[in-house]
Amino acid sequence: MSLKIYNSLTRQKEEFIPLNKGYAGMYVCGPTVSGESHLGHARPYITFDIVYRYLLHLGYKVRYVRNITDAGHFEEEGRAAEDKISNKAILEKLEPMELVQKYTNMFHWAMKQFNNIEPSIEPTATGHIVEQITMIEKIIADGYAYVNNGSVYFDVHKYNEDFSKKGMPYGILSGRNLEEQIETTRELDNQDEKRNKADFALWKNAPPEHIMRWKSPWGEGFPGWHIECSAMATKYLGAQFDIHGGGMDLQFPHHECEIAQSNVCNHIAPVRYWMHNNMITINGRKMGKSYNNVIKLSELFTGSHPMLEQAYHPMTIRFFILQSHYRSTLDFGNEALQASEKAFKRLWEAYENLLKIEVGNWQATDAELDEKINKQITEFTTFIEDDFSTAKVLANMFEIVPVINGIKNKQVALNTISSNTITLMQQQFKLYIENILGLQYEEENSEKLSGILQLLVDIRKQAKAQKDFVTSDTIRNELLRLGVQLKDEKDGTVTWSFV
RNA sequence: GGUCCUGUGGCCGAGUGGCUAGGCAGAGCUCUGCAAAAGCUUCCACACCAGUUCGAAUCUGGUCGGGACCUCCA
Repeated sequence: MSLKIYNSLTRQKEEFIPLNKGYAGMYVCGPTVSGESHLGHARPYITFDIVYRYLLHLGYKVRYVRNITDAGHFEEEGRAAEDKISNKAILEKLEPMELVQKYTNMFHWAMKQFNNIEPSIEPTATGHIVEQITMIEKIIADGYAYVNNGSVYFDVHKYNEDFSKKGMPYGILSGRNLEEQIETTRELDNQDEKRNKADFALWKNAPPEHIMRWKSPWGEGFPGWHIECSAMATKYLGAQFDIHGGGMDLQFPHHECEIAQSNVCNHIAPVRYWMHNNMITINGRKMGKSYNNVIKLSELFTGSHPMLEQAYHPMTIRFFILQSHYRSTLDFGNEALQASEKAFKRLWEAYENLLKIEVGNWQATDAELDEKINKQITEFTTFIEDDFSTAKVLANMFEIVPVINGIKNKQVALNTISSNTITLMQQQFKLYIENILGLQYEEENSEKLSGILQLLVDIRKQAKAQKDFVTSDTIRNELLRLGVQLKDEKDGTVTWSFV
């Protein structure tokens, strides 16, 4: 078997063959830390976490680079405006790094909640101004950029002309034709510093009130939107690297510009496999600031948003995202999230029960079922290698869940399937659920709490024995109200889980 | 307007031309003091119209609907 990845550039699934045997380089566009992350942001980071985890599982030495965009326009309610007028005290001024720190911390916190593995390198744009300036100088030297009034712009037309001949026209990734674009945007002629509408900024001259500014050969200013990714990807992954990921909405112009910049500087197409995740929608519409339909992650985790019927655990979100394919849109809804919540709980409990089965050595009495389960488990790999079809992996797991629960409740005889199959199930469920899909479930379990619960369970048991159902039901119902669900097992024991 | 994607049962979603994905919700049954949990069974589907094909949710054309990008955007 081999890993197949859908390459946005070629628009087809391709076998993943790394540039350097045994090594994989992956760059994913990270967050702009000028605000809090929302549900939509969760998708790429969870999606590429799966990619990262799977590459690691395959034994690759992976360098996963995910940037933090901390340069640009920064403002926070109330403070940005103040900043321009009042320069009296340092503390009154908006300190950009303060915001950057705040939202970076929040981002990291959210990533941890989702159980995403930290990238190998998390470079910041402000930490790589020198590299960006060097890259811009190269582009100018090669004649693909021009300086105007302290700003530098990339000459898209010249690039397109020259690189079309090399089979890499501007628009190759997003499937756009530069000529057509000009047709459609002719009316809005360029009244600014750009020679052409399609040109994009590599460096921008900072107006006096702009807080973040750096010295450059062209005067004080700040880097353009696209150059940071090219500079940092080149620095840490090389002129050409394996995988570049990001949201579909970044395909144009961001990734298109990256390709152009890197092509000019490094004389090679920067990325071998472009991966783009689709959007999370809300009522069928992309979640985004401009649509005013954003649900922030902190709101999601606490349920503090008018559109939320309840709080949702980060793992519920992760599970929700994994239940769809990353290249499909995924529609948010309370009903859908509640479904994911229950489904995940069901899967996890079955998984725990599976691990508890003690394996000996026996043959299957139901060879057909045994074979079916073996096939379904083998397919975990088939599916994940087919462009990371996590939804199908989960579907197969759910097909097996009734068998596990059946064994646990003695509704299915243990030797229905062979001991070898059970061992395989235990190994593969653990591998996929925990390592590859990155799901986890931490129970609030202290000795003290278990002791108290066990006491209640015992009292209830006594009450039941005396047919004092008022007492026993009170214990059961009140515990449920507090979020503890008691389960009367077949063999008379009582277990509990937190809901 | 241009480019592209998409339309699956109450909801979310997989779907490689033939073999009912899966989850949640609903119904019935088993178990239970009653429940819950669990198991078993079950209802509900491929926007519409034509075409290709022995056979189409899956391919082609058209109609209608939804969306993304074209400006910062995950």
